[in-house]
Formats: sequence, structure tokens, C-alpha cells
Amino acid sequence: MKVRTRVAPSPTGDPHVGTAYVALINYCLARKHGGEFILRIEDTDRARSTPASEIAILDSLHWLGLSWDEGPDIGGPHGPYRQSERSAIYQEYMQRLLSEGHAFKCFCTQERLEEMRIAQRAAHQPSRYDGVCLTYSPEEVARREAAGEPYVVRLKVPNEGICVVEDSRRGPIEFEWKAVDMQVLMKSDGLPTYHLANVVDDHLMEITHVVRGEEWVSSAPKHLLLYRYFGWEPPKFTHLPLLRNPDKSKLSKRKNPTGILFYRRMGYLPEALLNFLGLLANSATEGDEVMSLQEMTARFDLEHVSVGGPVFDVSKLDWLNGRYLREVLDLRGFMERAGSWGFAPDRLERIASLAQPRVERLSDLGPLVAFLFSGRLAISAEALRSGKLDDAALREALTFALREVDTLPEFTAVALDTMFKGIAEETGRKVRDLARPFYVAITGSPTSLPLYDSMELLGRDLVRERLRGALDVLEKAS
RNA sequence: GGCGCCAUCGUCUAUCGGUUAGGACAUCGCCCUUUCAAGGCGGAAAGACGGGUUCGAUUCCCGUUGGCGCUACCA
Repeated sequence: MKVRTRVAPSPTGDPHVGTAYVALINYCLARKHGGEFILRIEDTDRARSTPASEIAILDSLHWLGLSWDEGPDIGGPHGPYRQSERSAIYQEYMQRLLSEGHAFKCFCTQERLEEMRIAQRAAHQPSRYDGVCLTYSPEEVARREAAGEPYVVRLKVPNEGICVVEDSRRGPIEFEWKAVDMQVLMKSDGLPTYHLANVVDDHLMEITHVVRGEEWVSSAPKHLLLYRYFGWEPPKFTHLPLLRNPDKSKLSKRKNPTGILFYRRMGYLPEALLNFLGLLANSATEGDEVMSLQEMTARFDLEHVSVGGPVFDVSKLDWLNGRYLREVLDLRGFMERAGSWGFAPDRLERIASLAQPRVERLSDLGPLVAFLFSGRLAISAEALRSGKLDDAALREALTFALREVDTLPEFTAVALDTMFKGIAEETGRKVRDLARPFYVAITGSPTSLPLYDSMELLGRDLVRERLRGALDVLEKAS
């Protein structure tokens, strides 16, 4: 049987390095065995999914050099590859579960469910749907439905016995059925949850190996149950460890840059980042650690993928990236990379237009624009404090902006202008007073190129990092 | 609270019962060198703890501890 793997990101934010990690491993597994690798968009969460995020994810994976055989952008024989376009399919399978008695409609309110969970926790019980709606007669269900009561569809889960999940790296994992929740399969908006959509799609798309993050281990029994109810052969499961912060907690945006875009803007080469991620999965036990995607694929071995959560060690990434920059690339290649990273003609033009009015000598250019070609900035608390804001106000403003920066739909000078006016209004300060420390945080100097344009030029990820850096400086100085 | 996963140098890891526990990053020292890097050489650095099983456990089993995940009409 042909090996078919997939990566199924949810388009709900910036493309995450964890997604790249999972994608890489799925890619290698498929390619290694001459199989196919599929990209599927899991956008069943109507409230959080955005087209912009989907585009960013596809772009990021492409940038890394990964390609897929089927996906929303290129189509394929098992499409559509966007779950929001497959509602009719899920509806059909949902009906089947319902008519065969493997699922049931649940009319319980959020409030009641909340109370139930609190009670269960207090009683040292596992959190699980208590089955109230399971006791309703067909007439009762019909009556409630006719009355327009909103409902969800839940999976019927046995009360006895154990479920054994076979994980290729962890062996059999046992769960007691009575501790497995009767998961919602279809939300009241008629869209499926991940659990239903993922099982139906993996089957229909003929996925043979499901390699996904460790956070799915505990819902694997539900998935297995669905395969059983449908009478389908389940795929082989492998759960990958979650990438960690240096303090071993799950890699998070609060503590670390987690976005692929950040590493790109920071000047890491895609092949270095990919190489680094690959080393986390299969370490090079012999020979050089610098490896192309082809080499990584050739030596890939699912049986030897590590299951201990690895710390995302930036200093090793730095070393690897350095080797690519100075050893793998020749001078011409180096120039090309540098050019496309920060010296593209349109970017240069934009920068020049901002700098031209502010110079008396061409030699003023260096110090004036250096911050646009830098990563993190070495700034002092004194410089940040040079304006009218005291420490508390500074912190408040920076924190405020940090949050706002992530919610801006478009990261442009115009949007940033509006954002700063908003912050000024909410904090009762003049934009002028407010902006001064931001010049220091973003450009490294209280006098520089226009702030909003500079921020746009730097991009969301670097801006986030510099704001965070400024906050750190204040923290350490207080 | 419940359930589950994980556990070798600071970090990523090798070891699939018998090794002086190996490599890489970082770190320290030396060399090279007009500076700084890079590079070369060398050093320091690990089996969480307690029980078993075994002639012998880092390796297999159990417990403890610790870390992590899940515990949503999010994925």
C-alpha cells in the first residue's frame, strides 16, 4: 500500500514552527517510502480561522522548501482540501452515525455542562458527559428539535472496558472507556469538530500514517472509536513530542518567538531552519549535521524519532545557520540571499524615500537605517525613560502595544497610526509622548525614521520581538 | 481533581543487558591570526530517586519525584 501522510494545520494565527516540524516529518515519511504528502486545512472553527492565516501557512511551508502532492492550492483527487468546503460530506457521515445509534443529539446548555464538570472534579471523577440526553426517547428528541432547541451531536462511548491505542513509538497506550468523554462531533452551527472531520478526511483521503502532535494522544480513543463505528481500518498513529521553551514548558509565544515568519525576518535561511527541525526528530549519529532536505529524507527513520520534548535551542540553530551562510553558500549565493532578505529593490526604494529628507551626507545613511537590517537591538533603560513617561506608564504602553500588534488585521503604517491614536486615547496621553519610547524600542534611537513606516518595514514579528525586548530591559532595570 | 505521555552532560541526542557512557551546540583553555569572527586542538560536563529481575543494569518491570499534555459547541 502506498504511504500517504498529511499535515493538517488550523489557520488560526501565525504559522508556527511546530507546524513546520510536523510537516517536515510527514513529508520525510512519505517521500522516504515513495508515497504522497498531503496538506489539508482544518478550518472548522469558524470564529478563529482566517484566510490570511491560511495563506501565511502555505507561504511559510513553501518558503521552507516543503511541497505537497495534494492541497487546497493545487487540488488533487481527494479534494476539497479545506474542511470548510466539505460540510456536506461530514453531514452525511454524521447522519450515518446517528441512524446507526453511535451518536446522539445533546440539548444540554453550557451552564449545565459547566456545573457537571465542577461537580465531577470535586468528586475526583474524570470529566465526562453524564449522558442525560441519552435517556431521551426518540419522541422527546423530536419534540425538542421541533421546538427549535439548539443541539450538538455527541459520540456514544462505551462505559466498560479499555481502549488500546497503538502508537508506533510509544507502544500500546491504555485508556478506560469510562474515562473517555462523549465528545461533541458536530457543533450547534452544523460544522463538525476536529474529531469527526479528521477521521472522515483521513479515511477518505486514504491517509496511512497519522503523525501528529502529542496533544492528540488523549483524544486518540475517540478517533479509534469512530474508525470502528464506521468499519474503517485505522491508520498507524505516531504522536510527536511538543517543542519546548528553554524552561521545558510548551513552546509559547509569550516566552519565545514561535513564528516561522520571525525566523525568516530574523535572517535565518529556510534550509537551516528545516535542517534544525529535522535534527530534533532524527539526530545525526554519524557524519555531518548539515543536511539537505533530500539527505534528511534519505536517512529519515520513524522508528527513531525522539519522543522526549526537545527544547528549541536557538543557539544551535544559530550555529547551523552560520554554517549555511558561510560554508554552504558561495559568495554569489550569499549576496543573493542577503539581497532577497533585506535589500529587495522595492524595500530599498521605500527606505530611501524615508531617509532622503533626513540626511546631509550619504554617510548619514548607515546609522540612520541600520536598525532596519538588524535583529534584536541593544537598548538601555535610560534611553527608554528619556521621555515623559514613568516606568509604570512605559510598561503599560508597551504591553498594550504588544497586544494590539497581534490583533491588527493588516500590519501597515496606516493601521499602526490608528492603533497608536487609540492607545493614546485610552491611556490619556499625547501620541507624541507615547511614541517617544517606541522610537527607542523599535529603532534604537529617539530620533529616527518615521515610526509607523519603520514598523511596517520591519514586520510584525520583529516589532513584537523589539517591544518584548524593551519590556525586558525595563524589567531588568527596575 | 481525573486520565495519559516523557525522563542520559546546561541543551539536542547515541547506546536497543556487559562501552573508559559516544557525538553535536553552548561553555572554558590553547593554537592560528593586524582586530573580530571562522578554523584547528584540548578540557570540564550526564544515566532523577528507591525497589526489584539478572552473573551483570543507563538499558527490562514496579513505585516515587519531576516535567509536559489533555480534561471546550478550539484545533
